[in-house]
Amino acid sequence: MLVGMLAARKNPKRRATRLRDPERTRERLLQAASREIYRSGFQSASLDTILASAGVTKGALYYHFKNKEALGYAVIEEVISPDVRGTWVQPLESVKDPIDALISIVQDLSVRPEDVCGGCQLNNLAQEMSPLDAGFRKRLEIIFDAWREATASVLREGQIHGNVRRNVEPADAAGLLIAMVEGYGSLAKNAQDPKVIKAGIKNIVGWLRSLRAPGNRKRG
Amino acid sequence: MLVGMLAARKNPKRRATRLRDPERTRERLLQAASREIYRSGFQSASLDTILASAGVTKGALYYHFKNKEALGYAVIEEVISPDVRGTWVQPLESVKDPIDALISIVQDLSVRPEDVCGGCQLNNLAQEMSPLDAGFRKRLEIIFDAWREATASVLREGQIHGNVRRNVEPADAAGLLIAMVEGYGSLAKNAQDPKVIKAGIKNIVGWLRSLRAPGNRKRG
DNA sequence: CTGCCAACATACCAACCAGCATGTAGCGTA
DNA sequence: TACGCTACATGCTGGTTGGTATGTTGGCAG
Repeated sequence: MLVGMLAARKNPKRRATRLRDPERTRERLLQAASREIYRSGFQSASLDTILASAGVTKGALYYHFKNKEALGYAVIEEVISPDVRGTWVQPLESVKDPIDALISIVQDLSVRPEDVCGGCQLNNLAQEMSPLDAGFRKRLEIIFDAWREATASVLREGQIHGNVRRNVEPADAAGLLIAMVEGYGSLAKNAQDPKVIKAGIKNIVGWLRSLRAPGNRKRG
Repeated sequence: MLVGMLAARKNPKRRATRLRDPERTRERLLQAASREIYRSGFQSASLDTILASAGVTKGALYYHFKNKEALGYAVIEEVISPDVRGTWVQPLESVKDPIDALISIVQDLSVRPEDVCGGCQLNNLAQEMSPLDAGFRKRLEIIFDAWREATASVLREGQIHGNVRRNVEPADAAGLLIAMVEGYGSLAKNAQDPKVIKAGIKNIVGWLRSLRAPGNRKRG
């Protein structure tokens, strides 16, 4: 301690004077953590890499978060959850035709070429951490449940208004849709070929059309 | 070096005299590596843990494999690939009704309660390593391709024999089936609830039945 | 102008990591 | 019985990890 002081005095190297904006610092940390977790997984994303990517020092990190685990939890709740909500839940609120709405969402998944779909980040983290850490699992399950419930709900409403076939079980169909999206996301990520996700979207859309109530088909 | 020699002579601790069966040692390493990679991912699976699980020392590991990466590659080629082949390729060879055969395979996926399905190990590794390491990606893609091709092939034959609807594209359907299986595997792994995989199997089977050619429906 | 505290910055640490250098036991061979 | 080589066993190391202890500064209250 004394040595450190003396050294600091002897060699007054320029200190990194930073933002002094705690909210912004926290947000930068979350975004950087999200990026690095997406790149290499939670366990393999090193704090030093995250900090470098965020342009933030370790002291700032541990001022805002108790530890790496807490940072991961915050990424789920404050980055991934809003993203899934924005992609899959909010667009379904107060729509006329649920099938059309779902098709529209699915087709929009291809616009982001690199990160095949935001849902994949959810899937990545779930695959990696759910068996290892109950805290991750619970938080991720909440997102999955919201996704499934929003989809099932809109399908139920569609059944009431006669847009959706009565013999589909909304909860089952919602689960199947999510499984398809996640599954194709995996395949596309592995193939690293946008053609895979395009083909997947085509197939998912075809399946979604098959849910439409007879006499309610739009085209063809 | 000299110190080590002297110490060894001074304190002749019992040396671990092991198998002396190189094939078996190698196999134990592969199995242990497969287990640990399944548990915590390739990057986070430490060699020491793998070695402890295998009951093998580090010298033996580095005698049989150049490095950790090579061990991972070997797990793909000598553990995962045969597993997928045994589950999804061989059962499809010379079957009468492809739909029945696929349904049978899918329904058998539920018998293993803990590790939801062997395909998930494939999916896990693909999700984790494909974006990071081309060697992993290529080897995993070979497995995916074989899986998809075997499925597509059996569907094509089914179309010739009139068991499968002519308006399904075998390659597309095969891809969709794989996506469904992997997707439900993900959901089940995250939910950690066998009910999820049961529901998934039910839905996949329902979809498979929809591929059957008209006039060829078995029951109902 | 001064104290004080939030918001960091820096230096450091023990634990762990993959990998390597070196030693050696057992078995086949002559 | 001696030799040699395969198949390991063991000890070590430099680098990295998450985490902490302590120093420092901008800005605001008084």
